[in-house]
Amino acid sequence: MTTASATTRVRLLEAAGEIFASEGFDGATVRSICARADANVAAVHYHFGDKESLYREVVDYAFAQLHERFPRPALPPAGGLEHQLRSHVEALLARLFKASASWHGRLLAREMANPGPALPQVAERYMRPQVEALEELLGAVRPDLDLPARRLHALSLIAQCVFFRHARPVLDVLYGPSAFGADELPRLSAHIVETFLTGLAIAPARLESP
Amino acid sequence: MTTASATTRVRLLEAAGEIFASEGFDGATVRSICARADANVAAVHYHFGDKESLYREVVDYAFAQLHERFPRPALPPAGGLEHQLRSHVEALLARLFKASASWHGRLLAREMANPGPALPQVAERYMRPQVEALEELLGAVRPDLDLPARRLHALSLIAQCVFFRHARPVLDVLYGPSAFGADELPRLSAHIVETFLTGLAIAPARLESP
Amino acid sequence: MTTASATTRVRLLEAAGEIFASEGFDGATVRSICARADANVAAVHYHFGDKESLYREVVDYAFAQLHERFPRPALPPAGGLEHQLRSHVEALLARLFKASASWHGRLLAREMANPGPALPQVAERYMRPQVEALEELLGAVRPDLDLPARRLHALSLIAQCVFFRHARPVLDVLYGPSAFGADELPRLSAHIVETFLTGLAIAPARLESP
Amino acid sequence: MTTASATTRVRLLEAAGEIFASEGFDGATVRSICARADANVAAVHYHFGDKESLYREVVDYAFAQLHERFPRPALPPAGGLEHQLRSHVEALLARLFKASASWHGRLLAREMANPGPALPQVAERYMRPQVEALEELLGAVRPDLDLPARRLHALSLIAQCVFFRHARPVLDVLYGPSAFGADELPRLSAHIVETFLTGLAIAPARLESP
DNA sequence: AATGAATGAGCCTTCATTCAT
DNA sequence: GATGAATGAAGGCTCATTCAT
Repeated sequence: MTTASATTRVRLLEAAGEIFASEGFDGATVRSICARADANVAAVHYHFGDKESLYREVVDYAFAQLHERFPRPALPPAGGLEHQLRSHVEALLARLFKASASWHGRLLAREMANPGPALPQVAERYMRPQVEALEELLGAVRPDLDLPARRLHALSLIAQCVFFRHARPVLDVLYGPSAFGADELPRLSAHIVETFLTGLAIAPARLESP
Repeated sequence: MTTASATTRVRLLEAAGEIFASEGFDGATVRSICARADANVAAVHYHFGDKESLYREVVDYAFAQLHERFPRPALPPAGGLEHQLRSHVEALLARLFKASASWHGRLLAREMANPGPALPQVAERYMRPQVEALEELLGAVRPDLDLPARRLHALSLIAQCVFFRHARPVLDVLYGPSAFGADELPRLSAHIVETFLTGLAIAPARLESP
Repeated sequence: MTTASATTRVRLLEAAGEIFASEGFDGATVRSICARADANVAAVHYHFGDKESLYREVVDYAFAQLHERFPRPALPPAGGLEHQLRSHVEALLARLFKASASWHGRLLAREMANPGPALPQVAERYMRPQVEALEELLGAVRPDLDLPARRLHALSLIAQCVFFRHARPVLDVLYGPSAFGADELPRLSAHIVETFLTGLAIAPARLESP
Repeated sequence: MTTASATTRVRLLEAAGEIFASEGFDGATVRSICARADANVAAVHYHFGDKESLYREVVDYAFAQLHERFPRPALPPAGGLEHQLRSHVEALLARLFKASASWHGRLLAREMANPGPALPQVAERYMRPQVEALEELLGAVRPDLDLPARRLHALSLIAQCVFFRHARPVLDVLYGPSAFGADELPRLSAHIVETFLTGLAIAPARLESP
């Protein structure tokens, strides 16, 4: 694989990523991808075999890029478990919103919402690490909870983060684009974390929106 | 409108509903819809104008069917606000799971996850009533919360219910199809409600999975 | 044939006339004709059999209406043959332009330019009377010319009148819409008649555009 | 552009030319064109984009072929202006008849009679040069005429040539196919030229058909 | 390693027509 | 006498794919 071919390959992956992310698998056309990559129509067949293989490779590529660009923050060991949990949740939400600024995040979000050929990859490489990291943290905070209970809590937490990100089209229609946009991220983050910790009986109940 | 014509129209709506739900708007073809409805290709144009109009009418039809088959349960006025809230959440989750057994629910879920031509309909007729009902209930339970806070709580609640339903493809991959299936619904329901109420400082914290 | 059916028939003929005249045979659709006539889609089949039969009947109808609305002017016997010829030519040109204000004239013009199923009718009922009337007049003016020569002259005359009417789209592109429009009709008329008469050695040559 | 591809493109142009000429723009189908060109249905889209672009390119192609096959005759400078005018007219008429033996001429004629997407091309590239050449010649023969007068005479002349060619379907119906066919071309030519010159007061009036 | 040309299947839509009432 | 529903054929166009170079 010479440098020249690798370059074309990467250009195709980048172009396909952006188009798949914005148009979906069906909506994207091989021609538009090749045009954006400044490559021949036959280049996709040549480098990837067919459209679906290209898609799978794009998803792989998206992971690599995503982990490189948005590395999971190294939690400071200090600060206590509660603080670590809080940081983790905030980081999760922040990543979810920021990542969608690039096509990498948008593509994975689309794949998760609309199961396609790359679903297993997304589940294993995107979801499972998230859940397991939270499970572990919860285990340290509340050692009395067994694994199924911890898993439920972890998923509930992810559920809220994911929802406020994925349901934005609907929320925009209902409450306008600025109600739950990226600017409101701190407020969302605080709401989710506080309620969660209270629900776990970690943090004391307190009146919100003081 | 004779009985025969009404039948063809309804056959088309039913067929289109199932195919749109499983294939999506782009994936569905007018031909396959007509074939399933045992009607001519031109029938869609005759009855609905074009594919997109058909889609919008199918969404409308899905609402009508859904409300008819899964009417919102009349809450018993007795039992206290906390009990009402609990019932409401359980009903929401139950409806979400049961409705998705038919294409009606799957279609709305797909439209919500992947915004299409009928997004405004779904937002206004499906989401908003849910949120407002919960907002109202929360207002009775916790009158100290202002509207934005109540709205956040309502959305968080919906988020979890929606997530356990919509993310099932991913969860199936990760934990097997029986882990968070319909059989586990009571467990899910209890988890969500209890944590929620605790988080709201309504119910006392208690150890789960005893 | 009751009054009611006759009315529908006539409404169909009028509607079809206008649409055929502006859209052509292929461009016109049975549906649009029936819509304009405020009749059912099947009405064409019911009253005329099929689209082509309707077209032929519309052409017939156009003749009847045209002769009724634009009767050939009764030439004053007085004034001398030259004057009669001059009047005849002016009337021919005027009719050609004025008739095209209604769909009747436009339809016949279209049929003549673009031979269709009704060509024989147009030839026999529209063209032949024109030619023969001119042949007769020329025979009176120039008895020395035999029939083939008179026919050529008659056709040359008609040629010019027809051209300035039918080639208007092209002339509009070349010289603007006002150069050879209806307002310029007197100038056109004078030009054609004078040159023609001079060419026949009837009128003396003279300098134009004095 | 390999030889093979050029061949397919040209085969499409030729096939489209013949079918457009005989069926018109609406009447022609992409499928029939491709079938005649022995090419795939998608070939039209690949080479020309869509049906209308193909049509425009066919018109361009028709001009090129027409100028190549029927070049405007180089007039002998000798012989006097009257002779030049006479030659020019004869050549115009001859070209009009001969060109229409192939589809190239028929296509342009159809576009002129029935304005379509290529009308501006036809007007500018086909009509205007004809008119201007005649205007120039007339200016030399009759310097006393101003431009509007010369233009009218030029158009009258063209009108007759065009008429005897375009109205042939009607003339065939009225007087049989041999009356004004290609064999009668010399007679037509003589008639038009003589009458025209007499009408311009250039040639002396004389008795025709002696 | 890479490409421009060409393909065949399929899509949505439109139309004139016919059927049952 | 007249209609709304339904039909089958076809049309233009798009797409992922493959072939020959």
